[in-house]
Amino acid sequence: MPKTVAEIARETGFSATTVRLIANGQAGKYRISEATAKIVEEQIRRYGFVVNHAARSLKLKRTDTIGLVVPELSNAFFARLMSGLEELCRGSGLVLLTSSTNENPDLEDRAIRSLWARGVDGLIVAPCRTPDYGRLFAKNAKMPIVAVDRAYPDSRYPSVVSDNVEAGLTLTRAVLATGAPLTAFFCGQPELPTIAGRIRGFAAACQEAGVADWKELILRTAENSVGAGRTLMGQLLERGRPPASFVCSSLMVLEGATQRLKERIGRIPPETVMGTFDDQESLDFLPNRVFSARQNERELASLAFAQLKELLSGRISPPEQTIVSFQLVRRGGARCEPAAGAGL
Amino acid sequence: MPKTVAEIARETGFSATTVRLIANGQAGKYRISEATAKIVEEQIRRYGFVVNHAARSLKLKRTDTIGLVVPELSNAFFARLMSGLEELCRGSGLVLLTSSTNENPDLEDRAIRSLWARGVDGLIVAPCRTPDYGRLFAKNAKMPIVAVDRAYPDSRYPSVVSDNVEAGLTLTRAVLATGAPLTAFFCGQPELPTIAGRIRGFAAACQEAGVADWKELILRTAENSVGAGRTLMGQLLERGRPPASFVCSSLMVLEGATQRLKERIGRIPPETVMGTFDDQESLDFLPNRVFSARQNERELASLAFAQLKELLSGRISPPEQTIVSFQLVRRGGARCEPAAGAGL
DNA sequence: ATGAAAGCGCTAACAA
DNA sequence: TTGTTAGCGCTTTCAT
Repeated sequence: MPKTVAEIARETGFSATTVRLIANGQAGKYRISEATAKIVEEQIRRYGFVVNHAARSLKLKRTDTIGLVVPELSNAFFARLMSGLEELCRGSGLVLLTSSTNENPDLEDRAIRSLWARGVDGLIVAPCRTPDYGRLFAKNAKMPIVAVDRAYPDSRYPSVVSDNVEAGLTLTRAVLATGAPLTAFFCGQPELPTIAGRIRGFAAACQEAGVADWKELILRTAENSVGAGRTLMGQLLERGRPPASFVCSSLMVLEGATQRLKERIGRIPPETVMGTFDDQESLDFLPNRVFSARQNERELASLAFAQLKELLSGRISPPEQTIVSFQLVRRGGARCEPAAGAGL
Repeated sequence: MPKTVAEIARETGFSATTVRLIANGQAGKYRISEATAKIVEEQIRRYGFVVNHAARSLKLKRTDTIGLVVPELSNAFFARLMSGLEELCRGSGLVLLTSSTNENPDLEDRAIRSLWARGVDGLIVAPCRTPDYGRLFAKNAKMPIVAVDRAYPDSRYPSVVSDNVEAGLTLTRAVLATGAPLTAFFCGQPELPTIAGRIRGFAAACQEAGVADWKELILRTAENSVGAGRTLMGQLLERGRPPASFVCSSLMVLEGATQRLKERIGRIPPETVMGTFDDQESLDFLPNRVFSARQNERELASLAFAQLKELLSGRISPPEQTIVSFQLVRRGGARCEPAAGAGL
């Protein structure tokens, strides 16, 4: 069964170039005669033909492949991001190689090296620390890289991130507007740029509402996990009564916080108002008033992808930060209102 | 900056063969002299060296790459499965190419063709219909394939799946054991082998408990989605009062079902007992007694990976079905008990 | 213990 | 309009 252009060429009696031109759909462009094209196309249709990507890459020094590096694939946010990127790649004839780093800088380095060694044409990375990957590549290699989700202050790569400050502001405002006294902001991994932004937004909303003690409201813990949420709620409960309202830096933290509430006081008081980053249908399980800030993963994916294609195309674009807005969602409540999203 | 073996060879004065042997760590095996090895290794350490995978693949007709094809990457189950596989690949020097099909057979075919054209050495697929991919490849190509999650009855590929029947049985038993009258089993995509298995388990548990009308309890809908859950709960509520207990074929269906309950009767009655497939921390948001059946994605990943490596190694292994047990988890409740998982 | 050379399948520059 | 050719960087076989 013919597979290579050489074989098809031999069988049709034409040369490899002619066959290749036709196979790649450039017959018109190079004015291959109708008759020739017909013969070759028929042969291809009957026996099939797939370009050998390895050979192609070897020649072109390009793999039509891009790499995605994320901290945690089983995190819904990154899964959706990847899903979006995968679709975009498919539309452009690219394939996506994905690695996860488990928030570990060493693993991140290794993943990036490995992807580089595999010859990916470019990289989209959600870095777990200020990214600086130059040393990972050969000296004069220049790998197009765009950062997503996390814009570290002095990063040298263009980045595409959500508007965490604005989201923190809007979310906190919504919680404050219920009139319930604000009791705490539970933060996991406060050193991440995303979380730092959310904290700034929280602070701004508090100041604007005249919440004097907002600094004391922020409880931090190194990890972002369910356990972290439990710990933080535990700390709060030791200081006094259950919170009238609180905000969480992530869904996992909220899950932990509510678990602890149940353990300590037997239930989640239904009048407690909650705010959280990361939206999920299951927030509707709660009878409480819940506000959640939902990121637009599709938008992040397409902007990051566009940015990378820009770099790939060779046009030099200066490190640039692109910002995508969140959506505020109202969840929970005694009855479900149609998820009323208000763009920011 | 030297990168290719040829360059290093030229710079050290040795031949490409010698350099390659040393670079690949086969110096001892081929008794390269200590001195030579030292010189070459030093050169490599200083200037770095990465094999060119494209060239290597071209020569070896092997890419050290495997493909994963799943219906939906943003589904937590598949995201975790992928995460596990990615880690296993990393440990074996492979890379994983992932595509999603959106439950669309055409996209599935395209994804598989594309992965094949990219030269993946093998494929792990969660098929969206009885898989038969022979026609997608060149006539005499033989692509190692293992199916995961979904074992279609007359599939010709080895498969690794969860024990859906047993899980349906155990989950339904747990719900029945609470004493609450069982009102419905909401099923999305009942034609999937996974769901069919869950239904069989449900039926068995009902029969063993003397539930005579179990056939009428099963409400089906083509889709597996939040909307499907809403529809099904809507149907049930039209027939009568809110359910004392019900089981859902997936988390999304449960989410939809509870949403509809809230809309119709203003709240989720806390005494309702629920059973669901797919476990998630957020089930603890519910004050209800909730049982969930959790799949072991890591186990599925490692068994599928092992099976594929078996095929890759050339040993012929007959189509075989490997079964992984679920874990029954107790969630929700007035207070959170330590997630008491009972293996099946 | 080390080297030379062929060839994997493709592309691009040039030739006819 | 079509054909010829030279590599891309690696592995492998055979020579030395």
